[in-house]
Amino acid sequence: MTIANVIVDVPSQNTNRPFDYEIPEKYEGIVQPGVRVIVPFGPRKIMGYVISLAETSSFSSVKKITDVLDVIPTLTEELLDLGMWLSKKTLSFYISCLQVMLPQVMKAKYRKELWKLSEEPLASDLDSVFDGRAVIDFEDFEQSGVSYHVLRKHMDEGEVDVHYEVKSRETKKVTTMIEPQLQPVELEEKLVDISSQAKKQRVILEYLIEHPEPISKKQLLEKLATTSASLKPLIERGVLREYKQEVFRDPYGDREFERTQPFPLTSEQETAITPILSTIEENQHEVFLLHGVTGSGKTEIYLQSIQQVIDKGEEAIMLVPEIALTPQMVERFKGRFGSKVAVLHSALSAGEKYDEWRKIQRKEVQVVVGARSAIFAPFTNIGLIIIDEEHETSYKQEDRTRYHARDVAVERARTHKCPVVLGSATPSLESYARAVKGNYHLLTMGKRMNEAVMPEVELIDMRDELHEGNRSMFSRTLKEKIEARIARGEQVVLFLNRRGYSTFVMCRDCGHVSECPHCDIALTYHKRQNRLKCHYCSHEEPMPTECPECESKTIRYFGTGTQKVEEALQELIPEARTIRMDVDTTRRKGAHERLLNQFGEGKADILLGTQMIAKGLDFGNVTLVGVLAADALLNLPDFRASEKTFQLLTQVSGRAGRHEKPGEVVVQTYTPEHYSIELASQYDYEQFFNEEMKLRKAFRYPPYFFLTLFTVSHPNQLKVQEVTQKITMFMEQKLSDQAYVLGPTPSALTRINNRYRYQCMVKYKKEPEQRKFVERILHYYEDEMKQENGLQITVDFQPYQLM
DNA sequence: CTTTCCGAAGCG
DNA sequence: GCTTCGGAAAGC
Repeated sequence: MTIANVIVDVPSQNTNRPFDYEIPEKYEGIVQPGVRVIVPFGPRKIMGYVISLAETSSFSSVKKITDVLDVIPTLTEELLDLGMWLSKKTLSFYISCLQVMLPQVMKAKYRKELWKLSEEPLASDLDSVFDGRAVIDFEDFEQSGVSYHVLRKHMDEGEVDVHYEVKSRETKKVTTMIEPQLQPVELEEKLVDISSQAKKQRVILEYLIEHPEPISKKQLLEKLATTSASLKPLIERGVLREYKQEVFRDPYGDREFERTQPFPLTSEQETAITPILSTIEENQHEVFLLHGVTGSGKTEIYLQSIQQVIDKGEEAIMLVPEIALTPQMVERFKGRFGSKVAVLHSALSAGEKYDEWRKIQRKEVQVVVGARSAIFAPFTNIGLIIIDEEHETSYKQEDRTRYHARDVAVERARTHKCPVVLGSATPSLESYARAVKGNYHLLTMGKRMNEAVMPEVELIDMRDELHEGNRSMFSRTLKEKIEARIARGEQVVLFLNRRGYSTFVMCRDCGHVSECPHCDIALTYHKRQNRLKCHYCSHEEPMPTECPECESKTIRYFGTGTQKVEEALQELIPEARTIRMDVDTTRRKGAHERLLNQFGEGKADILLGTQMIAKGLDFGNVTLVGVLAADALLNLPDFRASEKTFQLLTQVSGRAGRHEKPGEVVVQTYTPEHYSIELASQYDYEQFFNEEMKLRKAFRYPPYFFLTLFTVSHPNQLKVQEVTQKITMFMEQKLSDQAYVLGPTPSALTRINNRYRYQCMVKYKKEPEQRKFVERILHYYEDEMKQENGLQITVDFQPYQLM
């Protein structure tokens, strides 16, 4: 008897271990590690992952596997191990770690139904709930008000039964195909039989004699301008055959990509790529940090390294931040590697994501380009992992399984004995510090390609503007420069850092600010619907016409949103044509691409946007970049604020003067003397690194210290304080005196959805037993956390989001 | 004595 | 996570 050890789809402490099941004879050989199965679990049926096989079980009785979902294992042995590693690293349940590696649609859906077994009407109110149907949703019963007691009686009588269904959400797209059943010569003979009235049938046959290969029904009918009515008799007479075939949704299927050839490398690129290529060749594990200024040609290095991996018959993973996964980027990869590339990002539909994933699984592609979760691509022979813009915070997952894609990349590369390339113009302090220490191999590219120089940056002190009576959000310099570009037919990119700024509503008379009744945060004004919304819960309300406090009519919205900037711009420079890019204008599928194309075609003078325009744009005609409020980020309660500001300013400046025409950057700020703004304007990463490291050391932050962040939440503020206090004291007592335990402190967002939030932060250098203590805390509060609306404690090792 | 409620145990 | 079990409290 063979036994399968199964991890069941139940994320809880008690089930965070394998359960044994017997493999029925008919599934022998098919059930192997990584295969998804359906198993009985108590009275239910649920999905599970086979993680290993065994000869025997130590349990006296085991149940049989009900069903097998895969022929090819969904998870490779490597990914099963990686899941275990992840589970230990993040203190998450093993099942959650396995699920996080797969496309959403592969998660099971469960349904509970009530089946009526007898033909006779039931002698109770339950009969009317069935209303003639044989199967109803269990929910229908629960809402009907019929008591469980009655249900029980019917079940004991054998008249009804509760049924559990496990449904897969995977949908395979199928298309109807048409194919001749006969040889072309025989088809010619059939032509004679066709009545002279059936002209369309004749056309179809003639076409298929010319093209005897299978064709999709839809295409055939479109091509010959006919309907299935004329196809039907041919199929009925056995001349043609109709069948269903699975098709892969290809999000880029209808697009042609111009194939590109490798560019000759500059000597600087040559120096950088050589060690990467040799580690690929020698199957060595090493982490490279590729520090290259914007426009130095990092992408070409990626492309040529990947080419080497493909030539060797191995596979490559390339991660890009979600926001940088622009059509331009995809185009470069598709252009070089054609159909060898799968693309995974959030703009794809669930079905498209699943199909791209299956292309990887079926070994139809050798390269995957994708956002964070693409690091789990089910390749078996990885030769290279690249993380572009490695400093981006979107590589850190901030909920449930809190992993950092960089750590996963290094772990996978270690098992596959291959290099990792971390690329950035502004590396994270963590990575650069490791490179300086020699843990990572530093590669530097300081020059832009084509002899282009970085654009000149001019800092404008907005305080001076204010003193001189300019109260608008545009400095005089910026206004003049924009006008000059428009006159010359050149283009402008305006960047507004919306984070830290939002449009809130305030009464001018009494200063009352509209706040969310469930969260301690000001409501944001949405002009389109003329409503106020909370960004942390679903609360919304109409825009008040008078102040709820003092009934004054002078209640107005304040702050700077892209919409407001657009209006102000309209007023200031009426002749400017503006395209606005923000969450509102890019929500619809493909809107992002369409707006960029319009701008690229010169249909507007100004591209105004948030974060999303900071990356990847490459338009030759852009000669001016304006940053409206450079310090917006600096005021956030986040020790990385300076780092983020420096990175963003550098990033944005890189958008100007990428080709022949020289570029210029205007940065408006209230704190031009701040080192991150000043050094960004001089493109001096090294100096910034040194300055920032001093502060990190003084305040005991990464990369000098590691962080662990506990966030406790509960509807009762006293309870939260008390629990956080206890956790703080416990950690203080258990950890060495080299660790600093801070707390309890109210979180920056003290109340979300009527739950108070407090935190405790641990700064440490080396605490090998820390995880054990954290586990003990979580175990201690296990019961209180199970209750609905009960205590919630999250632990984030190496947090990025401190709010 | 019966019904309902609730927390805890167990799921192979 | 969901179900069932069993004891305790509430209802008749």
